[in-house]
Amino acid sequence: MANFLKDLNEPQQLAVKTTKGPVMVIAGAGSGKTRVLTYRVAWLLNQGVPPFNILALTFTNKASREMRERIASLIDPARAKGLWMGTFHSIFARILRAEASYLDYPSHFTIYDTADSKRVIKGIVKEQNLDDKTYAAGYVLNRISNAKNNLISATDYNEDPEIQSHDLQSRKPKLGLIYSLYQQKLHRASAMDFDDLLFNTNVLLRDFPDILYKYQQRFDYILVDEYQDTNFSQYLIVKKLAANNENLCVVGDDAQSIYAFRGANIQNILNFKSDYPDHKVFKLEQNYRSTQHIVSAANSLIVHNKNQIHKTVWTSNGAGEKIQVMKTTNEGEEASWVSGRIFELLQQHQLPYSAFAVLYRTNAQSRAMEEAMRRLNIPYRIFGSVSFYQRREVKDVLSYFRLIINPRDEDAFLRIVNFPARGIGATTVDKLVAAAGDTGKSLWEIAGDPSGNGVKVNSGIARKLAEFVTMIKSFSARLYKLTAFEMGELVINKSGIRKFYFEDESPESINRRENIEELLSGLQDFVSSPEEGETEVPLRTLDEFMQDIALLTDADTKQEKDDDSNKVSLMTIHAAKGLEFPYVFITGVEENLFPSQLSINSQSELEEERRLFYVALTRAMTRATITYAETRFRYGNFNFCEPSRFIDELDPEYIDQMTTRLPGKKKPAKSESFAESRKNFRRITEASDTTTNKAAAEDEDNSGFAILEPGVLKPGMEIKHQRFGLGNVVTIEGSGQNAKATVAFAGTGNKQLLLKFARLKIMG
DNA sequence: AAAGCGGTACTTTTT
DNA sequence: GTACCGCTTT
Repeated sequence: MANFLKDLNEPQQLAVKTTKGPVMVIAGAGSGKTRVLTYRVAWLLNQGVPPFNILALTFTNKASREMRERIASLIDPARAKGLWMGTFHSIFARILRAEASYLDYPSHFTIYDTADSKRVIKGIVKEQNLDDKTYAAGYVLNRISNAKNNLISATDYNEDPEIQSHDLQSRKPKLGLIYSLYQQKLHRASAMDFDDLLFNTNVLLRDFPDILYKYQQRFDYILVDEYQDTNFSQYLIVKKLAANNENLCVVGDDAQSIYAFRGANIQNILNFKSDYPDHKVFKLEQNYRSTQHIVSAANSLIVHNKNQIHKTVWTSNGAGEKIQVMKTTNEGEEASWVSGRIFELLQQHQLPYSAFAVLYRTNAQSRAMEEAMRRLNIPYRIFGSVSFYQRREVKDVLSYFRLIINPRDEDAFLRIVNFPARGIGATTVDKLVAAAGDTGKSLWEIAGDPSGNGVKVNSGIARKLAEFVTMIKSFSARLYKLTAFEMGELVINKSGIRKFYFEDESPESINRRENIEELLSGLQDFVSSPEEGETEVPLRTLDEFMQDIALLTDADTKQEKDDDSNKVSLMTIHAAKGLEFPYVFITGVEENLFPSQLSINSQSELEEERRLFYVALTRAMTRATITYAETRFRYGNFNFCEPSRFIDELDPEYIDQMTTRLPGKKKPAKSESFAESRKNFRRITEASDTTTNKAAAEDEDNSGFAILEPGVLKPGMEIKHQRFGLGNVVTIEGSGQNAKATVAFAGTGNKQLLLKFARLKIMG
């Protein structure tokens, strides 16, 4: 066993062997973080710690699967059986199912994903006759999610004067009410959303000391991956579970915290030292991934952040090539240049397509890249498309499954009660919903006995409702007698879904059909693959299948399928976290795009953007290339762009600036700093406008239009808009980034313009 | 119930 | 620009 420690450098070894007491491992990019985690678990097992006493928490299914596989390759897999290893959500969902009765939930509660939650919120907003723009589902869910991640219950929310005055000020006083109703609905539906899994775990550990004690005893050793991404709710769970002996090992890199916008609290890692005074810190500073130039450039960038743990990432790899910076005229050229460059490098160095990644800040940027790739016949894989389980037809089928398992699941009920159409229209459903609200019963109960619950329907509708209820009951009766696959077949055939999707031959229908087939084949796989360690396959039910997939995302399923495929990867930087590629292109590195427009007013958000850029750079092993465009077509407008401040922040020593040679102009001397070239920027772009910018050539009078600084525009001003012409500003609403102006245009009447987008010229 | 329209919103998104 | 939602139309 001492043997495998030879694969580790000194700090790594210490991080593995120091098993007692709190340990924080600060793992710089590419420093072998996963290696430490896996070796530490293997080490513990080799020391004789029973696997069921070890809890290892990750953020993604992928990370936990990888860890599992790598542990299996280090030691006898049978000995790893029983490890509590998985994502925060899956581990605590498992515990919640076991202890559900304490929280007045059945153990087969349904887990609502974001889309389900939004539907519930929409329903509430509608029922309460609230404005669905003021209370946009996404925004409301965000607020609720934030509250839950900070362990603020609906009651707390409504009683907190600060929150209340905030909501009042933002003219959304009903948020608290929606939160309360939302929780009521979820509970009535025996459902929890993602945040509830953590929130309710906290409730469980807070209100039931016996249970807390039980799990404290069970988990002698706790490991947390990506600690910088934990939110308060997760932080507290870990703290409580570890309180007994504090054999806690957290691993992370504050410089790679890029999920604050989702509630991750970077303070958790920054405060570890004060939270656990007896802690030890090990810093993994040797980077095994990248060249010196890449490491140094990344370091020179990240020092601009104030809020961080000091570390010196270094590498013994070769100097390598400098970071290339390329300016292009617009996003189309940027894309062609990148794909052309990939083509070149590929042939020069005999590389596979999979050696390349193109990263961008926003998904919308992928389009231009895709087109360019297609033109050159470069195979690519694009990450971040609509998740398989999110597709409508799949959700429809899954809703049947959900209702069969948990008839109280209202969202599932509403989704399928009239799908495929069976004559139970909106009017009837509204009546059922109203009755459910009045009686506090579930839709399912009401539907089973409409007249008994004060719902008046004619005999035809009553019959149809009865048929629906009978059908679902007949499915439920077989839930534990048939395999998941057999149930799936049964449901699809008997519900009319097969008929509905398999009737016509339109490409869309064919696509849907394929997705349903795909789901069925997933069920087939599920029932025929044994759990680890099992030799015989027991009856795998639909119930088990649903528990399995509730917390699965697309990244998990699709990855496996074309893992070996040789393609260029196109993805957002967020999606690239944890990955590495020999050649990385970071595109659209422009002010207002990267850093994002929405972040530039806030120091902390700007630092997060900088960390994001740090993550992007450190994905590269051999060479990183940065590109930016002078103009970019966004939201139907041409925007002039400036190179990102992040380019300026990189130490010029590690940079090789490539520029387009404008007609009649020499390539600027290499010594010209970016700050200088930025000063000259306007002049240069204006010069190039006439020759290279098509839109500028076509559009005679587009000079002087600009996105105005917040606060400049005042009611009464006369302005000109490129499309709408002359108009008078009526009112300004909101402030800063959200400022909205109502403008009375001569031709088109009143328009609401978001000032962060609208390009205006002030006339008088 | 599907198709067709018009209005609107628009970062990132491990679960 | 375009995707998406919700409403109206057929």
